Amino acid sequence: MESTRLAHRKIRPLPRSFFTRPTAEVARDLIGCRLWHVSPTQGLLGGKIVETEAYLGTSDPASHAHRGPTPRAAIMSGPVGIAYVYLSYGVHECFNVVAHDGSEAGAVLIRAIEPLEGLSSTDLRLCAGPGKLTRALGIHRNHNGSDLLKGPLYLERGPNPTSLQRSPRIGISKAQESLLRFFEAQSPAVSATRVGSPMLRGRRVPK
DNA sequence: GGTGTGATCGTA
DNA sequence: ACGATCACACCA
Repeated sequence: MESTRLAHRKIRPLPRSFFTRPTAEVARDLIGCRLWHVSPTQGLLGGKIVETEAYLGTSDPASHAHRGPTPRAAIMSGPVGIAYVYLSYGVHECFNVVAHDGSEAGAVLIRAIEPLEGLSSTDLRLCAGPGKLTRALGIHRNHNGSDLLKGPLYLERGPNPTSLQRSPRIGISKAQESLLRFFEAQSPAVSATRVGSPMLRGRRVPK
């Protein structure tokens, strides 16, 4: 089968040095790269990255690393090229890669991919959103801490994006001045219009 | 098109 | 008590 042949292709992971740079640069350069999961049960699953966000260190109020190296966020100030997977809203797993220049903490959230291998190319919407792509690829918080140079999750360089754009990040209530979201404007997988629920803007209604 | 809300749980 | 979310209801 097609996917079987591709599963034996040699994946060449991005080198450690790719992630040893300012987090926003890494977020920008990850657009167009491939995210692979060599799944023990599903085989090779992967897609082209079309949307990312950079989260920085203590200077970034929206970052988990904002309050220093808490048990959860400590991974963001550790070695780069490591997966940081956390549970959001008690429901969704979100996949990040640790990336910083060594002087501070940082990670890049992958927000959308276009299906390439092992995924239905007709169901673009299943990969459009940080909680949805992890479900599609079988990424779980068990993968937290795994090395993206050793697998089973990998990042690999792809063709350069055709139309790279940047914008404020989505779904956060602070630090809206920064343009730390990167996306390929042509891609139908990018979440274009929906920019967060009122719940996230502090308008929660008491019961 | 836009706006409002519930589900659900680890973290601080 | 919150969310780096999503789906669906409702109103226009």
